[in-house]
Amino acid sequence: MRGPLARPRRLKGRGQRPAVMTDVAKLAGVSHQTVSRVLHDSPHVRRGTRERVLKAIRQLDYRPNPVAQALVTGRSRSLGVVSFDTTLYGPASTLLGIEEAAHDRGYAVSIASLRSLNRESVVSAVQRLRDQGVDGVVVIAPQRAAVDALLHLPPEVPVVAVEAGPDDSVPVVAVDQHAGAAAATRHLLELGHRHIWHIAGPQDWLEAEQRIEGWRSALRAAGAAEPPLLRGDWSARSGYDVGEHLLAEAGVTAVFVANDQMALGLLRRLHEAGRETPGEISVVGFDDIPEAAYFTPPLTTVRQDFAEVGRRCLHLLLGQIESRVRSWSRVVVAPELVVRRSTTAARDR
Amino acid sequence: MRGPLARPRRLKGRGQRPAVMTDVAKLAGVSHQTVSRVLHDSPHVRRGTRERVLKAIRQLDYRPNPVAQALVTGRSRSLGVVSFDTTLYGPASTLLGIEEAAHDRGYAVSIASLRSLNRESVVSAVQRLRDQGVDGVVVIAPQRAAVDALLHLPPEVPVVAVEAGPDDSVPVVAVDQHAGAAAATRHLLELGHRHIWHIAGPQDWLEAEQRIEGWRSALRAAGAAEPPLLRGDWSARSGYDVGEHLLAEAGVTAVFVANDQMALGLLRRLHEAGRETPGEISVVGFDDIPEAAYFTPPLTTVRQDFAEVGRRCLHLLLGQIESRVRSWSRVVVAPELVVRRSTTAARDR
DNA sequence: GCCGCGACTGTGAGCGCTCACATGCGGGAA
DNA sequence: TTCCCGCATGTGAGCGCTCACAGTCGCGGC
Repeated sequence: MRGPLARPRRLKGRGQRPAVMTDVAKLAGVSHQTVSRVLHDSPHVRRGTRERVLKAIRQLDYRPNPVAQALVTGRSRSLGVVSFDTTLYGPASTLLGIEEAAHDRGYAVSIASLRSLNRESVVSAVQRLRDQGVDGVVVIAPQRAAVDALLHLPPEVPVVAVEAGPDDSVPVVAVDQHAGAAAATRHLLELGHRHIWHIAGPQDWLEAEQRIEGWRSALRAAGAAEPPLLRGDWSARSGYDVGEHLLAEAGVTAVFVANDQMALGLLRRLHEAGRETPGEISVVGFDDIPEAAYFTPPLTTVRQDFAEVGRRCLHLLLGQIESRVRSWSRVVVAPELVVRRSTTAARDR
Repeated sequence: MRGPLARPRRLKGRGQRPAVMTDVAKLAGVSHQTVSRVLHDSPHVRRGTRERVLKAIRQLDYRPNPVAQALVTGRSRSLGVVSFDTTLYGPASTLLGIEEAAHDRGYAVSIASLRSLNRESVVSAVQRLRDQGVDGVVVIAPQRAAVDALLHLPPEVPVVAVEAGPDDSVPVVAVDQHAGAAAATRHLLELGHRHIWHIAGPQDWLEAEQRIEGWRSALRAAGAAEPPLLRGDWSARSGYDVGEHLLAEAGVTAVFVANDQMALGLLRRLHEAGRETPGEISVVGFDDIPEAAYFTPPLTTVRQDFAEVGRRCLHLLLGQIESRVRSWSRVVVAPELVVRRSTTAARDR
């Protein structure tokens, strides 16, 4: 009975409103609760009953209404991702990794892109996602400015930071930049190079700083000298420009560049100057963007497993959501040195 | 009164469950309905009442529960975006454009990335988003394989295709590839070049085909001869490889390349062969990726306004959602030729 | 002085589901 | 036979909101 307040049901498609749980129950001759039990694989349903219900579900093309489920359970099974510039390879890949992992775990992913990088915009993006009803949030914002925004978040929102976060209070998943940079540097040292130069990324990027540290510590461990630090801004252009300095230096045989784009710029500059790569100068990049294998020469670089980062994020986030506590942790994903043709043994000199 | 069935409320944060509408009502001394009216800017609320309610809202930090709203209205104010490879510049930018436009209109955006491109995967991605409760879906999948999947979608789901779709039944928003390609070709013709070569993208991409058509029609309109068509696969590598063919041809002075990456590859090949750009050969790209301005030489290319595409998509989609009808239309966004230094007037020969 | 009407506010049902609990039924132990 | 217990199923409340409708109040017109 629908009572005097019954309002005409919204018509959908060809006047067929989608089936709801009670429709299925009626057709299968059971209660709505039994339908729910079948849907949730409860063991307390007789096989025959289960089959009748499943048949009715198929017959009516019934799909549980996620909104109603969310209302009653208080869980929307959706996650938010706040990201800075999804046009860049790193963030885009991480987003992809998160999305795939979330999909496998039955979670939806909502995005909120940041137009500018400051505390307020990060906080408000997270708030926006919260207001949409997400169960938790992943923040991909590897810059200092964004990091401290995370400290200003209400403590009850489950959150995970990618690549960088405050040193406590917010769980972080990151590729081990330090290890990656050290491996790249060691690779060059092992090839017999004495002076390993480094072209770093911008100062406000934590990844840039960590790669510098990795490079330094490998150098120290080998007792090698530390050439002056060079800075780029991640762009190919800046790699090209910095190459200018390098050409002016005598005896440069090996350069570790903080990302593949800058390495590309450097490669071009060297080529234009008639310096052979790797013959005269070996170059190592970082990221392993898809094009890296097609550079001339194919670039030796450090691969980051973004899919793994996504999976780890999800694991941490779901843990928080389920336990309702935000416990700090730092999960590190190992990078992998991919040796291609831009590096070779130092010539005897 | 909560009755014998009262279950302990989930505790949140510091034991404070978030305020709900009746909490606000109680504090303001009004009914929940009045609170709702204030929230929706109903005119029939006395100023004093409105202010008391607003104060209570602030005091309790009340935020309407979007899930409950969605349940009763049947609208979730969320949209889905199905995309192929968000790691590519085009799709990533379009996604960004859609997200920003959606944000401005108060909609959330959920993503579903395609791992493979075929009819089933597109259909199931759309279904997945629907099952999450989105109000409508945008499909960014500019390949033939994906396009016909759209025809197999239930007719009641509001959907918009980006770049390419069936010729009817599904609304499409696209950059005018034909016009962009024609403009690029005309630019070269106007510089006095006689033979304008074209390096196209892969056959199954509709954008590639449309750019070919634009190139052809500009050639025809000018009464210019049509050199043999060359094919790449969008990668810099393929541009480099195709450059090989071009070098073998005599009298090549102008090339229109179907995207910037391939143009980059071509530029390098030409440089390696000692052919000056633009001195001997002018090159035009397509897309205007951020790096294009930093190529050597800076690349003349065709810019696509992805933010505008996103806005148009949203407009079309919201129209469908509100009117409940899927009426076909094709919205075209004009591209813009960006002249930089990779093109110059033909030398007299 | 009464009616009517507009402005404002309240009441309760119901969206589609899950949760806690009640109930019915059959079989083995007492 | 009686009782109890556990399996299978049903019942009804309630999640937080919006919608339709039902008041209530004050004021102008007859």
